[in-house]
Amino acid sequence: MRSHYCGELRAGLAGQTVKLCGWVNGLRDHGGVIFIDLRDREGIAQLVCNPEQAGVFAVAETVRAEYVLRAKGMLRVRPQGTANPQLATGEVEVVADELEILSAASDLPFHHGEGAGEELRLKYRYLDLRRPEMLARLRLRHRTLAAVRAFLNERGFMDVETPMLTRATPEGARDFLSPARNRPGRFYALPQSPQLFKQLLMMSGLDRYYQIARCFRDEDLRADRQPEFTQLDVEMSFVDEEEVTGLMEALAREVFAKVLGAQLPDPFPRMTYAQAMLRYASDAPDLRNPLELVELSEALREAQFKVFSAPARDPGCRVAALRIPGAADMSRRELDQLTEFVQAMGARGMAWIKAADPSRGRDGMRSPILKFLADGEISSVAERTGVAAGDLLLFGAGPAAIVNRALAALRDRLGRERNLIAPGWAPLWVTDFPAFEFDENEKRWKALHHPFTAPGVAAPRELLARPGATLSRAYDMVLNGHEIGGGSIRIHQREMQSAVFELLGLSAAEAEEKFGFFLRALEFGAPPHGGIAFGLDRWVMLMAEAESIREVIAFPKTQSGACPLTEAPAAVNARQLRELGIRAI
RNA sequence: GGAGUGGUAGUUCAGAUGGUUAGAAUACCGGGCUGUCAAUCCGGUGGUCGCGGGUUCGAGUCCCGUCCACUCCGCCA
Repeated sequence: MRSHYCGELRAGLAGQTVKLCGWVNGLRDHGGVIFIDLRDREGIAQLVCNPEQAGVFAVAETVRAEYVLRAKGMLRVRPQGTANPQLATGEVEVVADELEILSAASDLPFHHGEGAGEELRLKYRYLDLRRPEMLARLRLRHRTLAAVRAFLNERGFMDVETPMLTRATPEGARDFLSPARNRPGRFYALPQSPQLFKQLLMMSGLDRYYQIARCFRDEDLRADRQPEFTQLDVEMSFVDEEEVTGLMEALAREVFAKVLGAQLPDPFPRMTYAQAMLRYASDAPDLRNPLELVELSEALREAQFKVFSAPARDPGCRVAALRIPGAADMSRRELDQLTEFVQAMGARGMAWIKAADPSRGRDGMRSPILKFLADGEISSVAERTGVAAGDLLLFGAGPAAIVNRALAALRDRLGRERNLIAPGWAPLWVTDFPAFEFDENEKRWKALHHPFTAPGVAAPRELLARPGATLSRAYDMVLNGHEIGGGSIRIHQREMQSAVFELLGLSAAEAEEKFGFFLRALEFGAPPHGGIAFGLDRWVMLMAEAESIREVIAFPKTQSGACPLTEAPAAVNARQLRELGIRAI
């Protein structure tokens, strides 16, 4: 049916008879000659339809945008002066001697280049994906996955599939459930990740496993979060942190080099969780952004100003500042907008100081809060922040979680708005996470990573004695401010695993009921092992420089979890429910 | 669950302060045109202003509610 892709035609092929198939990208009807731009996966070719070929011309006159055509004709170099340098095939054209409409197209809901809204694009995703920009994104994704597979295959990793119908887990995100027809009242859960299965594969002696696995979490969506997403899941036996992170950053370097021709640093910088929170108020800092926080709790402990001194003395709180170079000319209106911005994130307010000439101390600055601060405190703040003439200082004071949230958001926003973000790639490892966090609402300990992460202590007794002080053997890979992967060395001893369950508030009976199969597996010879899981959608989104992961997923869901194309989720009929033994309430 | 932004021809958008017949571009339809590639020229069709209620002599515009989309917070072991 076809001899070439449209996009392959070049002057070197001139003189050949070619057969093309594709979609009508556009057409120009001059009355006496009709040009048709025919598009396929590889590009666009120009068909020339002359009235001398009466049959061809008659068909061409009826053709409309996005019709599917088959054409045959002689490929020739275009007449002098009519080449189109903007087209890869612009030096040549096909003089059609056969033209057939394989499929007509109705008027389109939107046209290429019109910049349709996202909801419409999703409803007619097959039209959206015809656009070269979208096709290029899918191709980038394919090449990334191919490069990942090649790297891991070469290094002895085995691709193993794990179940999509499995059991719900008590910890973690909300599960998607699927009723079990054969066991009325029971449910499968779709996997949040293949975590337990890949650990079981290590106990099976697989040694090195990977899988490009679909995962499901029923939580609210974000620009970089979908209810179903794709993980690159990796697990290795007889390894420590250095071996896993070393190999995985080599993987990232190879993929970026192969797919983008980009060079990532060797080795990646490393930062502890404590450092990341102190300097960037985030466990996934964007190191392209030069702004850094300055901790001021120590400097302001004795201040008369209670807004600062009270949190400065409270261990669960912090006082910190962000120095914005050259921003002292920011208007009152802009500062008010920033204040509203942090208030939306729970902050009480946002103190600021504009520095005209810091060398003159109090007299060289402007701020509503200066009158509450002693000269020594002002100079201490100036010294610690390194504030210079023309700079603006923004303060956060209060519960650490809120201050961190607000200052991290300010840092991101101002970095972007003031064009401070350096171009390029800034990967890093964040390590030494706390293993557990006390949840004040539920009054219980929660695993920061997951309950199978090995704590950095040798004995269960040490863990139970000081859970809040225990670090985990976890590591996150961060790229340009996004967590793109996270993993850990796992627990491979039953006693430690039981101790973690106990700490998390699972009784021995509950642990047996929910995880008995896994605890048993730990009793029959479990190798030390560890691994990592990457969010491939995020990875590709960053590589594609796209604004959301929806742009690199063929058929994504909207923020409410709906698919505008299929209109899923949809109602089911009463019979289906009856068979499954369930009823909608 | 919360905060914000948006919803007006098929599409992308404009419609200060409430005022008569809601506009533009593009698409679409008809016609002209033999070298275009955002073809071009002439003419034409096209609107429950997201939905429901309210205020008003009068609502695309103001108020209340609601739905949808997007961004963010919570949530995401």
